[in-house]
Amino acid sequence: MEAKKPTLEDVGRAAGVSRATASRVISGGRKVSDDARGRVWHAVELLGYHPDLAARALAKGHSDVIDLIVIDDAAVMLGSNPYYSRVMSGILSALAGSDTQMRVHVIEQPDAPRRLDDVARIVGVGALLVNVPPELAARFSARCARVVSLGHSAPGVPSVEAENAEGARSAVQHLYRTGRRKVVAVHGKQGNSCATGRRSGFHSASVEAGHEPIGAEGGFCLEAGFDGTKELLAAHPDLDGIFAACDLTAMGVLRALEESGRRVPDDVALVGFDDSFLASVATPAMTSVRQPVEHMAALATRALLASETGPNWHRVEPAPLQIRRSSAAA
Amino acid sequence: MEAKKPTLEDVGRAAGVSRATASRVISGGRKVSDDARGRVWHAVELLGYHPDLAARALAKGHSDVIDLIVIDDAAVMLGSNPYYSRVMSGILSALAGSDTQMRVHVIEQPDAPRRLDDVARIVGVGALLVNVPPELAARFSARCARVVSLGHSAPGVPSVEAENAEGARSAVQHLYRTGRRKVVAVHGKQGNSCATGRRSGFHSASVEAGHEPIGAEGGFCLEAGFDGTKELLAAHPDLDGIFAACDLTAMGVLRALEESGRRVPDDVALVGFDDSFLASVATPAMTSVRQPVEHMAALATRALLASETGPNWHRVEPAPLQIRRSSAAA
DNA sequence: CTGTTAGCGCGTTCAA
DNA sequence: TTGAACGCGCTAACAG
Repeated sequence: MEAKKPTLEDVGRAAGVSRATASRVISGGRKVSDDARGRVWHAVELLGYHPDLAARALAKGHSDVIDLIVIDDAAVMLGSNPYYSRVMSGILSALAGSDTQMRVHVIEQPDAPRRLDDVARIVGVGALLVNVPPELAARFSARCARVVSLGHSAPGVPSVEAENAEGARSAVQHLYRTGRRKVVAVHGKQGNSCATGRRSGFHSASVEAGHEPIGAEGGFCLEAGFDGTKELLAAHPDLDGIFAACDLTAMGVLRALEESGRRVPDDVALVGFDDSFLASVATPAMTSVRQPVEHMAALATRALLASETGPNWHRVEPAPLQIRRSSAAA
Repeated sequence: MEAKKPTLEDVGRAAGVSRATASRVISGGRKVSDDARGRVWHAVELLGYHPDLAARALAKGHSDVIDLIVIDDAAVMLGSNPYYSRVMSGILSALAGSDTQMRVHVIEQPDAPRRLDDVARIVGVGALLVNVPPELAARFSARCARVVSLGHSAPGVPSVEAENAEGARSAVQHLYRTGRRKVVAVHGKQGNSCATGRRSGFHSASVEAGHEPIGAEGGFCLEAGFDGTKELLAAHPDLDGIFAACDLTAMGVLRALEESGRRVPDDVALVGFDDSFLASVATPAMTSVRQPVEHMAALATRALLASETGPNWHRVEPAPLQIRRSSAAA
């Protein structure tokens, strides 16, 4: 009934060559006569042959898989943070065409070092680290060289990041140039390298515009935006522009402003960071610094596939401002 | 330098048993003496042994992986649809503890049948189908029995779905009971089984409340909500309640209402469907029918792991209403 | 209960 | 350029 899956052996037999030759043809090796090559491909077509991934993995020593590794609370964050989805999207687009797959590991904080070690051991073609703190990334990197961190990490750990500081600067400059007179910020998570970059960009742009940098601490979440805004409004009722460290935070800002009776963009202009789909879904549509997450993830993936990463592999991608209604001139 | 990874052989030797016995112990087989079992685990600990997944996969015939299969446009949808993230979240939580991994395949429409066949061939423990139309799901199911569809599918295809009709009904009833007098709908994608269920729920609840069902067609996207609302407002300026087929659509409704100068919930009450994080992030926070996506995905995953699915495996989960500000009494 | 023996399907030497 | 042979690490029959 169930026709057994054809193996390389079968292909070789049908093509009148040995299994080894068939293997060479299929693996793209160049040391084969055009004649044999043709016969093998023909046989493959004829038999409907498909390589057995497990067997190949065993023979080669590692499977054709890119491992995405995220440290977070699986239940909560994966479902409510567009960032991760964008990363996957980028990986998958880089994988399209190749027969490499994507595997996802979400690791929760308790016991993260051990779990990371476990994963490091089984990594396939390479691993992408997301939201992995520098110390853990370094540890991982020591166990598995085929790795790239999304966002700046420990020295020696390959990474790709966005121009966070420059992005934040351009956001603030935009606000002042379009007539705002007092721009404040709700920052990201303390210690996070992206947050730090954006904070310093906000800082320098404020100073350059002749203003004292005013900001509230945050944590890349909705509540941070909401609470921070309430706090800032109380201390600075005359503020007319807000820079949020991420779109989710910006959503919180939006709600706080609405509850306080301030209109966006009429009374207060708002700029977020990420330019995730939240920005385009918000009312009013939100101006946001575009972090090219998909692009960055794809870049890293391609580098891993080509095994061109190394301790000094680093990329920094531009983060252009995406202007929408939330920052329209008053 | 690099100490070779210990193999089962090594473990057996260290424990004074054969490789086979060591394998039995580790694979949880019960046919081993407590004595041997203890010595093997001890050796495992001692050597830091970890099974080679590829080898195991080859020997067993399939790898320890759950395959998530989505048909959509990778670039666009994965990054902008919370639904998929929630599915992954559910799968991962069901996988926590086991040493099974999750693999993700996003297949784009052109050439979907072939791509699905490819994936069907390499499925590990089982596959979860998301957004795969019934015909394709049936085809897949014919090639790989270890499968569950998220959302009702073709007959004979195991599935888990939410009580779409009941959820929609309760949403509409809620609106009428809290004083609304003309509730309309923006529906989901034509032909989609979830959309159909919600549509019929809206329909019956409207009729029961003594109203003619009024709705606009949609497609589970932001634009649908926006355009549909504009259209409905034009034809029915007296509407004071809107049921949207999904949260994303509801976001579009929100924007259209805002642009038309209608206040939510003062002038118009709004209820979405899904209760994704969009609902809690929106301003005002959105009332939504909770689709327990994570739970459903976890359920399916556990069933696959226990291989307790079969052609007649079906689950229907309740979809309770989550009330927030967008439907507060006027 | 345990050890022995075959494969699982493929990559990769090493000669020819 | 090609083929034969070995090994990857593990599971599953089959004897004992």
